[in-house]
Amino acid sequence: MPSKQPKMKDVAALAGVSIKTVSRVLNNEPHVQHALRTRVQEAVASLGYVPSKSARSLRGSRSYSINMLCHSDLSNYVNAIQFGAVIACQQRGYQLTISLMDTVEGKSAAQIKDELQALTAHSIPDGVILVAPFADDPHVIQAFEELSIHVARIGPSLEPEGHIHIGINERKAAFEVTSHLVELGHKRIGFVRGLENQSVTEQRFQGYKAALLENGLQTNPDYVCKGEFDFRSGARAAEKLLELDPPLTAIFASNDDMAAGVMMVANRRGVKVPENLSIVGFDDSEIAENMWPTLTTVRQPLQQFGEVAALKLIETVGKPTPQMVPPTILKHKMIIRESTAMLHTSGSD
Amino acid sequence: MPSKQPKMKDVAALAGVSIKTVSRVLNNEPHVQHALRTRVQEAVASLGYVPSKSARSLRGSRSYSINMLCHSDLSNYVNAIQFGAVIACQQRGYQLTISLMDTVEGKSAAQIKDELQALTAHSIPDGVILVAPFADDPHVIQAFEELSIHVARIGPSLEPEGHIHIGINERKAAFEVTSHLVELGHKRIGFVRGLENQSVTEQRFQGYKAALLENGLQTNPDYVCKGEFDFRSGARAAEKLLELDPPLTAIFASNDDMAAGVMMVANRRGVKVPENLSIVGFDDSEIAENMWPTLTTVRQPLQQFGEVAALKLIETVGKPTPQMVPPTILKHKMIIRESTAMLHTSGSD
DNA sequence: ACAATATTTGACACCGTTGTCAAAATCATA
DNA sequence: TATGATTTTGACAACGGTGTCAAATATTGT
Repeated sequence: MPSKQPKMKDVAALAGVSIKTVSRVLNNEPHVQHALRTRVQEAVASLGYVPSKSARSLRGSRSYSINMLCHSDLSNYVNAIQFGAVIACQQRGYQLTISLMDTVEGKSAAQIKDELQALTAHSIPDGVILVAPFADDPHVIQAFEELSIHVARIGPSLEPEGHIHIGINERKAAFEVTSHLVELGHKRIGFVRGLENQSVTEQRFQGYKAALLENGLQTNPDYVCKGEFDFRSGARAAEKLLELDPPLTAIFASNDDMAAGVMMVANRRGVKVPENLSIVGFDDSEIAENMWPTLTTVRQPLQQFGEVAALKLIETVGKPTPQMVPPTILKHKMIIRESTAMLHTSGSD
Repeated sequence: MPSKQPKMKDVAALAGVSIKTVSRVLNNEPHVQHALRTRVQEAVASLGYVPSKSARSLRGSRSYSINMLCHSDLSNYVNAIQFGAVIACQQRGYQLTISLMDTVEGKSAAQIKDELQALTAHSIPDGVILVAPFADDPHVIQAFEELSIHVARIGPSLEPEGHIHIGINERKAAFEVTSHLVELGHKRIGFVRGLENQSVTEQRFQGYKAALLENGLQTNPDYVCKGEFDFRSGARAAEKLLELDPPLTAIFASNDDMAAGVMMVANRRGVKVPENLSIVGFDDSEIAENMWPTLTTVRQPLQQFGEVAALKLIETVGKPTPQMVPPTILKHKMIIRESTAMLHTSGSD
């Protein structure tokens, strides 16, 4: 016979106080004597009482839920962020909900707003986590602003903006990993770009260019290929890049999935990695260790992105429209594995 | 100036009916004249009214949310199911929430129940979707039963059970893919098992054994390796299996990730796939196409699993404790790609 | 045409919390 | 000690819907 879910009433009765006092204790409100507070907390614990989210959000101004807006492309990038977000939410008594939206391409600002409103109307979240490809979409951000729903954007930016945003210094990370290749003696270094609607694409490219420039190397447009952040486009890019003559000695693919594509093509063509070709990726997703040779890459603290995003949103609940706020820049880390090696100084290169 | 969220009151006023009538229309209750029903629906549409989840679930008996219980191991298996679940939920005006629980190993039934109760107490979902590794855990299932929360289990079973469950005929699928290898002339076929706490592991193994038996082949214990459903364990298994003499000509890894590990080791050892070794996986996850050669495998309708699970749960809301119900068996499909080929009849094998 | 019945509709209480506000208790000051 | 200021506490309404039940209306049978 399972005992019924206790209500606030029951806690109040047990502690010998009014319902409202229990509410005060639960919400960490001031104006409660220390002794009473303790008594209430004991009662709560002994009954295993948990307040009802529905009642709270109906009456109060918060919903105790954070929403993560996802695109239909599943990826372990998003997956890892979501994981961090759930953890943070769970710790704070929040719920993480998932919503899906098709790509925004070709939709008007009004249309986007309507869609997002419909998605959130029945249960307005206390905040929304935006990841690629929405994190860079001004319409989406603006829509939530108009709906006065707080937003945490996961994506690159070093400037203060009107909402929470979290990322790493993409440009610097790309700079470092490119420099690593240069230090290994590489001079003809290819680059595979990502999706053009995501600002990381340009940022990583800037880092690549800057590192070359710094070392007195030219950026050769022939060395740069488009890509779409997936395995296939990485493979396609490699097909082109490995045709070049004189041959490239290294390729920087701007994420791991594409790097895996490059690696596959290299293997298939008999180009030895890392002896004849060094490859680096970006993200340090699971796949980086699950290929052979294992992939040198840049680790992004994806899970932490999700955690911080959720936490900051929860902290901001009830606060007025967010002012200009500096981005939270987390630490990245270059992970050197087997796919990069010192260039064979074969001849006069 | 954004117009306020309309309330039921507003709809009622516009349609010239009572609040209760609006409620009736919204919940598809009987006893509303057709004319009125239409008028209300028009009013709802014109105001863009969406009922509040909090209010509904506070007063009513459903929460309009489905929870998916996940383990901390991210995988695209779970990811794909989640995707399907979100779609189904979104269509029906439901929310999908995500919860995380550590592994249940070594926890008592009571402890598990407490944890799950704490997880769901503040917002009791109308149903929970259980995937590996919880889908096969009797304690978890029992806990939800005691909490009278409906459960949809995604995992293999051909027998009626006391809750919704969805899967493919794992044994048959494994049988088919093994038979495919046999038809290609293979006789020495290795097998890599999965995690032992998931019942698919045994089911797939049974299918493998049955196919061998059917074709008059012996199951050789030396050909069978343990595995953990991840790349690394697949690689480890391959290291052992490829040592055998006479050498195996085919390996069936019981999921794609492990197959990828096998493939990597084969590549590294210079064993040509499929010329000298055929490899098959299971799942048809993204990685199956992202390796070289591409992987022959069995496609599971993962997204559909999620969709069906969510839908069935939503349909069952309010119904009494679920009776014995037959499993929903969805269609699998063998996907033949490049990693399998006719055995070279080199000599007298 | 009228009673008996079935159908449609609405008034109102209620779900479990939080916000408002006034009462009670405590403290500081004269 | 009386008075005012301050802190602590609780009574009560309210959030936005749904469930109950009785009233109003339509339908049927005689």
